[in-house]
Amino acid sequence: MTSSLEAGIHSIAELSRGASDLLLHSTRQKPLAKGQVLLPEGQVCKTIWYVEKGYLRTFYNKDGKEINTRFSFENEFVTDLKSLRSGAPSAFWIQAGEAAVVWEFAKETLLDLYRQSAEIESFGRNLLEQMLVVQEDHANLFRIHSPTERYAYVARHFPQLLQRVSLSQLSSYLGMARETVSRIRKNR
Amino acid sequence: MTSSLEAGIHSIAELSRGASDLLLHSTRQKPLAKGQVLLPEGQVCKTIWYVEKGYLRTFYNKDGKEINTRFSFENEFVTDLKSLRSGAPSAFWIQAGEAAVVWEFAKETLLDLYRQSAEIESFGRNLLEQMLVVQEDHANLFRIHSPTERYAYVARHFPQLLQRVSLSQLSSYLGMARETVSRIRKNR
DNA sequence: ATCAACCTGTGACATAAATCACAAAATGAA
DNA sequence: TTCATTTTGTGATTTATGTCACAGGTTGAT
Repeated sequence: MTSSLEAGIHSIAELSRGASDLLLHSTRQKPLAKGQVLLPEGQVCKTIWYVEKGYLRTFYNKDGKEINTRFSFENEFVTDLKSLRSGAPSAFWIQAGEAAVVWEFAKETLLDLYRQSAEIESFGRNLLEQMLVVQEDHANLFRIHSPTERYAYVARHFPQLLQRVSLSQLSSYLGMARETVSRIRKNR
Repeated sequence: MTSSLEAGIHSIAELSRGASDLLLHSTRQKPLAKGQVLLPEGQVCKTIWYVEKGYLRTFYNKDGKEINTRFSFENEFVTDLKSLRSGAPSAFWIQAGEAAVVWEFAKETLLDLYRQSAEIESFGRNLLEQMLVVQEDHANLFRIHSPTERYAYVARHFPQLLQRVSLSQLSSYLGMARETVSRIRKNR
């Protein structure tokens, strides 16, 4: 029972045995083939996923091109918070970038648990705060740095991203042309 | 008692009279002179502010230049969430951009209230979610749009920003040179 | 093993925005 | 009102990055 998920939950908030069990029993594991879609654009997001293995790719379509906004690797939680919260159709796709295993948390189930357990509501709050910080960092990545600096930043702070994600996919994530990434990579 | 603050709180979450009063009594009003600093870089952020009048400017120092990351106008909540949450020194300054009136919520007081009232914890969660969405939108502004497009986006969605914030301050917010903003402005 | 489909590297060229320099306009203090 | 200070506008020039075009490489299916 010392699962990756349990560790992931405890990295967000300290929970009592009881609260922890409530959460663990509200979720189920789901294996994913590479390319399998968890959330298509236009669908209302009703789930939070925890990545146990592989990675998920979040992207949207701009003029027919896929723009990646996030890669979620092992032990990360991911959702489309805006859609989840507002009930509006999602502007994003979420898809497995590799063969993957995720745990699914249904929004409605979580809301029920919040009502049952203050501890779990506190967990929910911590999870959101953490997502906020991740997002803030990523916003600043674009605000602060030029394309070349962004590559260096990611190489320094998220090296596995460069190893597991293809150059083309990376380029839209970094907000620059494929060719520019290729040239930056050459000069190192 | 139908204060701006009360309306601001209710725009985040529906609260019972009791919970609402608890929150309202945990805060105090603070008038600010133009330029007055609420949070200096390096200090741990322990407060969430609600802007009743005027606006607050959030910025950091990059190589001696001030880079604005946010302008918070009437009826908005603002803090440095990363510092608030982690207790790490803030990388940002928060300062009054005009003569202003704010309401201060001390972190410790809020945490006490969370323990006392599930409703207020729920309010806290909603507030964070809303901050997350605002941040996500702003991240996308940089990811999706070129400098020229960013100006157009802000003109369309946050017109008061162009009216109340000086061109120089705006330029760092939009991530472009002062001269570029001036030229864009000419061509409209 | 072969072949098609996709991914990556690289040159030539175009272009938006940055930088530099300075003039004009606006603001604010005495 | 006047003068100093700050902000904004604008031309000339430079530079980073994008776009286009195409040649190798890689990968995966049959």
